[in-house]
Amino acid sequence: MARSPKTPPAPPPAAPPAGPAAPATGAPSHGRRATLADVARDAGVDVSTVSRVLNADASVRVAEATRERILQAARGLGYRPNVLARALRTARSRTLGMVVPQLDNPVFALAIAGAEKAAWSRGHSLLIAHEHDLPSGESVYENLVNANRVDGLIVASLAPEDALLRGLQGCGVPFVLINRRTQAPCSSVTLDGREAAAMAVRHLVALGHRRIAHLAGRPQGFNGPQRRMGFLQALQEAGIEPDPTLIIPVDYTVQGGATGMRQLLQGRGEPPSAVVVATTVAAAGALAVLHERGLRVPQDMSVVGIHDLPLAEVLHPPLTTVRLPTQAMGHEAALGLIHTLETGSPGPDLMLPPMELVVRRSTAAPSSPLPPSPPTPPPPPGPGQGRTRRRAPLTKASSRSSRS
Amino acid sequence: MARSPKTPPAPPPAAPPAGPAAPATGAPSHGRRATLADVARDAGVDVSTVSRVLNADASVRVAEATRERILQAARGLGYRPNVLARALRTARSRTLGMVVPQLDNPVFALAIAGAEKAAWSRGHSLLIAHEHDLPSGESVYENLVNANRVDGLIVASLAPEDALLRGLQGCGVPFVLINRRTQAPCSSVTLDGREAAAMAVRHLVALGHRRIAHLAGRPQGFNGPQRRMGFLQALQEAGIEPDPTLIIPVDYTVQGGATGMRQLLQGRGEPPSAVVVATTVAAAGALAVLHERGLRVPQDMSVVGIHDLPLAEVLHPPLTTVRLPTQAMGHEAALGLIHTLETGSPGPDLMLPPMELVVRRSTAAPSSPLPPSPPTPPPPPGPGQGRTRRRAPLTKASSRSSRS
DNA sequence: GTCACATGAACAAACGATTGTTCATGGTAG
DNA sequence: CTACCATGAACAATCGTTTGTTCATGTGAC
Repeated sequence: MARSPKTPPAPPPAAPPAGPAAPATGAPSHGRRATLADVARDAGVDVSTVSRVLNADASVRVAEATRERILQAARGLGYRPNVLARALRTARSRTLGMVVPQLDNPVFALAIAGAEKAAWSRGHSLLIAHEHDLPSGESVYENLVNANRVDGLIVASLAPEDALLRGLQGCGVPFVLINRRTQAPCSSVTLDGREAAAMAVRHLVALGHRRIAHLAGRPQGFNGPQRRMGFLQALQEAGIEPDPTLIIPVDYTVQGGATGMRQLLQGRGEPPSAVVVATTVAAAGALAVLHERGLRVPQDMSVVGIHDLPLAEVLHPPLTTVRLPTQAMGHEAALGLIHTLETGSPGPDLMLPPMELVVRRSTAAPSSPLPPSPPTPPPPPGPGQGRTRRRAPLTKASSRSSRS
Repeated sequence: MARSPKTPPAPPPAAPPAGPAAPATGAPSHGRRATLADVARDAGVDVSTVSRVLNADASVRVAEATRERILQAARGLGYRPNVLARALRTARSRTLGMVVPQLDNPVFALAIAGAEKAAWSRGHSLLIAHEHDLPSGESVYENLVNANRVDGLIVASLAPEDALLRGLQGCGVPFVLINRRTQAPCSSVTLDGREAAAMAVRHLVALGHRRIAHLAGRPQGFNGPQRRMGFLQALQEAGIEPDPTLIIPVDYTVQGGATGMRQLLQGRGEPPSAVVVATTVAAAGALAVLHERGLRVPQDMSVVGIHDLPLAEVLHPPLTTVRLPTQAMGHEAALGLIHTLETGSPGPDLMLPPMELVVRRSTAAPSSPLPPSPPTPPPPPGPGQGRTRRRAPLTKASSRSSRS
């Protein structure tokens, strides 16, 4: 089958658009980028045909020879579609917006890393913004969406639920909340803090602890109450009566953890032999106070943190933690959102279980009243205590690079 | 002055495009977003006029009444320009691409935060990607640029210089390197690690230390040698003969710091009384080894880290550090890049000085051989030792939130 | 020898903006 | 009274795609 009779593929006019001829490397690094029209000219066909061939449009019939010519021309010119033009035409940018309250928080950094990976793997990009008010008075969400930049949103926000949902729904694009669930039904991907706290307690109970305290999160948030529930539930499973004076709400900060621990230590009554701290960062503050007071960890008090951040292993002593799939949270949110965009199906509603209990050096059997670990009312065999693994200090695998 | 005689602003045809009439709130959250054409129709003028008015195009004359009508119509419709269309037409996306080797590294997280802020403040967005190879075999840079997504790049990369520069130059857009300088002249924004290391040494010398070690960065990188130079220079200023066996190259990781410290401790000869560690993360590893060996900090060894990360204050003891303007690095890179894009002027070439020495609890006068701090050869008064400030442990201001 | 039809590819209209150019108008100068 | 000009706004092309429609061609059936 010969070439199209219409426009025999004349030698490209003079020289490729601008500058010296494209280097033989294939990608013409110079001058204008090649467009569909360039490919069409080189292949001697219409742009529409090129478009259909390159997009493997099934609904079109094209002669094998023509297809070949087009593919070759595209390769030769190093053609890359202009996503802007495509997005304009199709009204889909293949870009996800991700909004977080703080960029330098390791939890969100990990979630971003996960989402970024998922997005790229599905041919999408991720536009990142941190939650702040714009001079115009509109929210970051609205700005992202109104400017036609993003097809959907992944949102981590600390804003009050009603305002947040109203704002997001007003945007008119699908969205997935992460790290938080709402009263109203709404797509979300969260971490199972209930189970995480329960795993921490079960670990301590297995070591023989009976007086276990909890530095809990904000009562008005999502994760705080969740973890508190798990704490109480595991205590109950073990037949231990919870002591309300041992549950102290703290901020998720170093300072918060420190304040909480001070409060705990000055409480009257028998001091706890172990404590479950709602976050690793707060646990760092708690540890600092314990050192200040000359108390030894784990001999005088065992400490477990929730969220296994790199921080955990450089604390003194290295902190036993429950590892949560933070990166997977971002990953799942992005995959789910893309799925929604492609199929119109409702967004994901996931609560990811803890990955494992990472035993380091901050937990041990209580030293004083109880014998090492003989059958106090043995914890019900039921849910078990999840996967557990003991870590050598400073192993290669667990260290985290931080070039600078 | 009456309205244009041509098309008297007839009542909008039937109803605004789709759905129930736009709610009185101003922003029609329903149906199609308003376009220039919608505004033009409502105002009874041509789209080109609307465009010029809304963009405050100086080269055009428009009657005051018309301008008013247009602005009102735009407000009434909640018009927001479609950035995709604008980018396509103007060939400028007002978007910066930022590429980092790791998203979950606090140094890069801070740089991103700074760049994000700067970009938004100048009406640009930031598209973030981490450095990884695409299935197509092209680099992330090329992908970002070729798809016409970004006008310029901010790049933090560990790749070899020649390949990196070749790749970037091939992209054909302006770029700024951060956290690294190159042999070849090239726009960059870096941190002055030389001065930072020198400040650390001066602090130790002022405390009376004479045998000072250095856990240095990779000899083949940029920051490692830089900091090593500063270390040697400050030693020389103080009239101290450097001991090569006290300079040990380490990885910028917890593990690296630990290994380096072990090596340092098993060295023959008089042990150092203080050490300057090239990064805070490596310092964390070094501290852990000191604990392991039963050495006390700062009594047996003073430790200073470079880069003041949140991590520094939760270490045991809280780590004295030199604070570097990491966030400013991202900020300056973005501002500089935007300036380049707008004016065509060459990109920034900045080396940002350290902000301050943050004295915490990991440094003190040497306990054994020397008297507390009386005039050993006093450090030359010259450059001084920079701003210095002593931190109370766990102050509110210095704690870092980590909600989760 | 037509007619219908499948095939392969061109035509053309969007998408929503920007921007160079043209055109009608009314006032003023000659 | 005509010519000219400044003014104010419309016209129209364009950016690079996608996608619905139309068109030319050659083949097979009748």
